[in-house]
Amino acid sequence: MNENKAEIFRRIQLFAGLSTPELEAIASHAVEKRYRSGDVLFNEGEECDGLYVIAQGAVKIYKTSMAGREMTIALEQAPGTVAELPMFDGGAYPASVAAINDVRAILIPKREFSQVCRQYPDVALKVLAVVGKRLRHLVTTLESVTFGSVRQRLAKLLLDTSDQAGSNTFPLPMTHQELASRLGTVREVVSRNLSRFQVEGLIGISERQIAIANRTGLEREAATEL
Amino acid sequence: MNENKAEIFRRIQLFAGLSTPELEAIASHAVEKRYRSGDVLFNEGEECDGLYVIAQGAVKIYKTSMAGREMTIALEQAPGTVAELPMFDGGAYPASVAAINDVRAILIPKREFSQVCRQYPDVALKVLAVVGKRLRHLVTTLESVTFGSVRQRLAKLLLDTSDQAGSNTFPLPMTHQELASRLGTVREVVSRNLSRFQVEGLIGISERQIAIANRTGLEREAATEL
DNA sequence: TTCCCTCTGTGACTTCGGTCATAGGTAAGA
DNA sequence: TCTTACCTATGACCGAAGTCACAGAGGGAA
Repeated sequence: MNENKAEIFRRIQLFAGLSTPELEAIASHAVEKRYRSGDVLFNEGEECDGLYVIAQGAVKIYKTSMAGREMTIALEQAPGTVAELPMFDGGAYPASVAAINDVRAILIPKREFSQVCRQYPDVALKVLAVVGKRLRHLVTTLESVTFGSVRQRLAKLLLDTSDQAGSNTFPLPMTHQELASRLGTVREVVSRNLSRFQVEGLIGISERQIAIANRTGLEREAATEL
Repeated sequence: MNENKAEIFRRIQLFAGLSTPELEAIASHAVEKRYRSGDVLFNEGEECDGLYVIAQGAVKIYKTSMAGREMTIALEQAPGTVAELPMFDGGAYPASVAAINDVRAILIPKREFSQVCRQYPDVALKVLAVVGKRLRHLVTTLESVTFGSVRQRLAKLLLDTSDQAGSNTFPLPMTHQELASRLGTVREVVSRNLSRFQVEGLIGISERQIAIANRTGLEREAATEL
C-alpha cells in the first residue's frame, strides 16, 4: 500500500530527486483520501493540515463571494499538488479546493512535509518553483481582470483551449457557469459573448462543439489593449 | 563595507538565523545600488538577475497596460526584499519594480542566493513564508477586484491607512493617481468616490488630510457583499 | 412517454466605471 | 511676481457588465 503511494509520489515533480526509501518514508505518514465530483477537499479559512497530492482526477481552487458568486483561481490535475504554500507561513487556507471529477488524493501532514523540506533542500526549492508558477499565473490573471474585458478573456481562453486540444474544433469542456467562474463573471455574460463571437463569424458553435472559424480575428480580440 | 551590508542583512527576516560570517560571505558577492524616486529597479519581462534587498526607502511592484494604465500590485518597504521568487522557476520578472522614494538596495546575484538556499534550508523555508504572504495578498486583491467595487476597495484602503497611522485623522499619503493605481482604476473615479464619501458624511477632507468621520459607516461600505 | 432538473439563450433595465474635456488650485522656480 | 507643471474637481457621455425574468432544449430516471 505504501509502495503504492511512493509510486505515485515518483510522478510528482516536487519529489523528483528523492530515492525510493525516502519516498516510502514520507508515504508511511501520508493518508489516502477519495473524493467525488463536487466534494470539497478543504474550505478557505480552515486551518491548514498538510499538503495534498492529487494522484488521480482534477480539482479547482476557488473563492466564493458573499453573494454566492464563485471565482476559479486555478485548476490542478493529477499528477500535481495543492496547498503547498500555506504550510509555510502558518496561516489558514486562502482559498477552497473541490474535486471536479473523481479524485484520489494523498494528504501529507504539515509536520512531515516541512521535515522533508528541511532535510532535502532540493524539495524546498522545487516547492518554490511550483509556488513561483502559481504566483506568476495569479499576477497574469489579476492583470487581465483589471485591464481587460470579459470578451478578451473569453477569446483568450478559447484560443488556449483550442491549442491544448490541438485542433480548431473542440468540445466545450465545461458549462457556461464554470466558464464564467474562470473568467470572473457570470453565466449570462459568457453566453452573450459567445453568441456575439458567433454572429461575428469568429467561431462556430454546434452541439457543444466550438470551431474556431477566424483564428487571427479571435487573436486580435484577445490581444487588444491588454 | 561588507560588514555594512551584513549589518543590513541582519534586519531582513529572510536571513534570520544566519551567523555573522555567513552573512558576510553573502555580502561579499552582493552589489549595492541606489535609486531615486521614480527610478526603475527592473522591468517586467527582463531576465531575472537576483534578489533585491531593500535597505532603505520603499518600492512599488506594478504592471503596466498597453494603454498606459498602471496597477500597483504591492508596496515593499525597507527592510524587505523583492523578486524572491522568479529566481526559482527560472522565468523572467513577472512585474516591474520602481522606487517611490530614495532607495538603497543590495542585489544578491541569483547564483549566490540559490546557493545559500541549498546550504541553509531554513532560508529556503523563510523565502517560502515570504512568498506565501505575497500569494495570500494577491489572492485577496484578485477577490476584491472581481467581486467588489472601487467604492469598497477605497473604503477599505482608507480604513487600513487610518489603522496604520493609529489615528482617525491622517494625511493622504499619496496622490489620487497612485491611489487609483493601487485600486486598479483611474484617477477620476477615485476623486469622485472620495467626494461621495465626503458628502455622505463618512469622511472629511481638508488640506490633504483625511478625517474618518463615521467609522462604522465606512466599515459597512468596505464590507458589503465582498 | 412524461416529469424533472440542469443548462442555455435573450431581452429589458440599471449601474458602475472609464473617457474626454475643462477649469480651478497649489507649489516650486525663474 | 509670474509662470509652469502637476494635481484635483466635476460634468457629460458611453459602453460593458451585472441583475432579473422567462422561455426553450436536452438528458436522465421512473
